[in-house]
Amino acid sequence: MSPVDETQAEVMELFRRLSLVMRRSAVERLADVGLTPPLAIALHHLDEPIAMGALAERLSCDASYVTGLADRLEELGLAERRVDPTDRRVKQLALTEAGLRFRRQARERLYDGAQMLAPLEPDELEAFAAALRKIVDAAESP
Amino acid sequence: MSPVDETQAEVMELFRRLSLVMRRSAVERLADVGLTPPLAIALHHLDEPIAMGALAERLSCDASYVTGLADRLEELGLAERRVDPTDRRVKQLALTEAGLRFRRQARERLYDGAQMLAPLEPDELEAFAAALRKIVDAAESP
DNA sequence: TATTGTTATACTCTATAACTATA
DNA sequence: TATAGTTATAGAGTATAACAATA
Repeated sequence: MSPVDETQAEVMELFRRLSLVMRRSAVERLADVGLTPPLAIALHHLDEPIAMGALAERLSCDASYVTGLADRLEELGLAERRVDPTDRRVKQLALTEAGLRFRRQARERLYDGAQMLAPLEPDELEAFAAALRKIVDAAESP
Repeated sequence: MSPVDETQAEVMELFRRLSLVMRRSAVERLADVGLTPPLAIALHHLDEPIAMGALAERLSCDASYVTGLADRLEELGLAERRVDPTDRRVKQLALTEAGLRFRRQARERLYDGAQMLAPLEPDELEAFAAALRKIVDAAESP
């Protein structure tokens, strides 16, 4: 077990705190429009019709969980399943008209926490984004 | 509703992805020693005996949740409640001997995800930490 | 037989509201 | 009456395993 550098440990704790406040902010703002964060995130990734399995991968969660998300989006009238004619096992999840109209609003609320990034100067924000990209790329590549 | 800057939105999404992989990494590593992330985090904040309410504040969660955490830490023999002699409503939660011994190990596993920060050069890590501090300070100050 | 999605289920995280004991 | 902690409970997030339909 390699020891944890002090700055790294501090970063982890800061990260945890920031996650908490961001999640709370999103939950609160989204509740106004009847969404939970995972639903808003799914909506956000629904640029184009996408197969359930592919969506699971984009969200990096299990396919069985996506079933539930799709159910709720359908109940809300925001998306619909369409059987793929070329492979009838596959279902494409697609935005409805209402979903399309709703998406921008949901996105603003989902990313409400982004205002917390305002204390950073533009160049600091860019450096922060670059660092995150570097970390996430390394973490997600096998 | 102020519009969300593109870089900010990207940061939010990167943040989400990083949270996911970090949590999974911690869950997996902590399972080996029979802890969940919140338990390990509580342990980590148990430097000194601390009143239940104060711990809730440090973890920024509800007091009723801390009751459950303390229950489990006691069951595991890692911490114990001590009635405060100066105010018998208050209970100080304190590490046991076993808890003290266990703490370092739990911390290494909790912060296992810190290895994901390794792609950053030392000065990049420092800048990243500085940006996080700035953001968190602003977000948590009233 | 392998793959896509679904069902059933279970566990963790977390908060709210009502309650008990003490102050 | 106000405060510290607890109980009961409920909802959100998420995964695993078994299953149905299709390939």
